[in-house]
Amino acid sequence: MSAPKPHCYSHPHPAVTTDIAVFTLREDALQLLLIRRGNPPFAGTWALPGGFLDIDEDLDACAARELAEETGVQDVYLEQLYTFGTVGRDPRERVVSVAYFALAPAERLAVQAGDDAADAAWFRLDALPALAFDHADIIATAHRRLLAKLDYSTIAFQLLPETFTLGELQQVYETLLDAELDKRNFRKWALALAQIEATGEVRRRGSHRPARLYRLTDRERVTYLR
Amino acid sequence: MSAPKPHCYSHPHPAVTTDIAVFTLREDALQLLLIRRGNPPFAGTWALPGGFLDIDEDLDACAARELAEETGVQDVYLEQLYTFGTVGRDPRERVVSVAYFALAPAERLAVQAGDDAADAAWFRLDALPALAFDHADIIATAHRRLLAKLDYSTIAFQLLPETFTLGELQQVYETLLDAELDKRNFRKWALALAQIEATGEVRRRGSHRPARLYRLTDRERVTYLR
DNA sequence: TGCGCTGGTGTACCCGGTACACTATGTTTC
DNA sequence: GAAACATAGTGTACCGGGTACACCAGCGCA
Repeated sequence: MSAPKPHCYSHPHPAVTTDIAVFTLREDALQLLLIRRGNPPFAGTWALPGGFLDIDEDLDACAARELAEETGVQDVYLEQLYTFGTVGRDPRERVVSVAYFALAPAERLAVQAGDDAADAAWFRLDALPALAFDHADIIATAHRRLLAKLDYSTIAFQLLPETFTLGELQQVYETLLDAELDKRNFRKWALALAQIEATGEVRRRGSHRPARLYRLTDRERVTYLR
Repeated sequence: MSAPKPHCYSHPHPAVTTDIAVFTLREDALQLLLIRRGNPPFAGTWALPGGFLDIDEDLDACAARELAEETGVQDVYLEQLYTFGTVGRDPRERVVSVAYFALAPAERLAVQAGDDAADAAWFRLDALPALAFDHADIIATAHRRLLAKLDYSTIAFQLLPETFTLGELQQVYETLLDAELDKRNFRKWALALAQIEATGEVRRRGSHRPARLYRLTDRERVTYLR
């Protein structure tokens, strides 16, 4: 590796990073993907995956790349969340972080630590470890956004695999809202959305009546309700 | 002024700016504050007010400062919008811009060009001039956000002075939504919000019955409905 | 065959949103 | 001072979406 040559500017530039809050549902709980930092600052502390923006890379691409490099996670629903830039949020230098949040069904997520990450693991949102930087703030903001979007978008479908049963869909909402929902009302609502259609297949699992499978009509799109 | 000394980093850093989309209501129309750029690139072209983040300055402070420096506008409702960072959006160097949007009653806005701005002026949103950089995208995003927030927040009150009549409030909504609203239904809705209270004063203006004045109960706060 | 488990279905009520028209009270004019 | 004018201010009926609520269906297994 050649010696790094310095990059100079007439006025000081902050560093720009992206950080990604990836949510999934595992073990009937909302969980978040964290990495254990391998390098200072906060070496050994859990943190959101993320890292420095390449100079010729778009923000969205940076988020996707850092997520893949550090955790092995790819092809998830990724959406810009908010930009955190408080002076002093990184002890090394001025860092402005463009935060993203991501959703994916647990099935699609083959997590493996890579790169700067000493480890990568899932944590229940209600049992997070101590976090590096201002990542607790970022996570709180991401969680708030996720809950708000439940109301007026089909974002929750991103937590399910391609085909799913109405029971599974209801479980997603119940877990996210931390509330029990009436089965009949939920099914009426879900079918009235006109966002899902029966595949014609059924899933038999366990000693009971098989469940019809559904898929999104508008594949892989988050649409806005009302 | 001493010769600028260079600031050097081991890897290239993008520049970070803020850009601010300030909306107000003037002449019964939604208007946007633009400056005419005094320097290249895009010298002479209209653009959003904004500029480079100081290295020891928070993002919100940067937005407020740049707005005041370039247009004289202060003490407005300011909210982070979205971060635009596409490669090539600025021909000089890589620039990541944290966009804000702002709202204020026309009365409070004494606009005067300053600094890098050759001129500052209001434009109707439906008659914008050609714009520098990707500022047309930023404005479209800001406008979308503003309309979306009408539904579920009291953000529109930021376009009114401290006291106002229900007729004025209705005009705000009618202008923003570009639709006529039923007076009785609107008043029922507005009063049921429990966000405003009568001051006890009236305003007499024109040859007709005077209108009761109202103010926000929760002074200067944007609250979320539902 | 009967028990356990999840899948699947309909009806009544309530409340918020909407459609809709007239009276009240001030100023101006003749 | 009477009439014209302009905006302020008010109530009721209907509709639709959201909510509460209980039973039968079909599969596996003991």
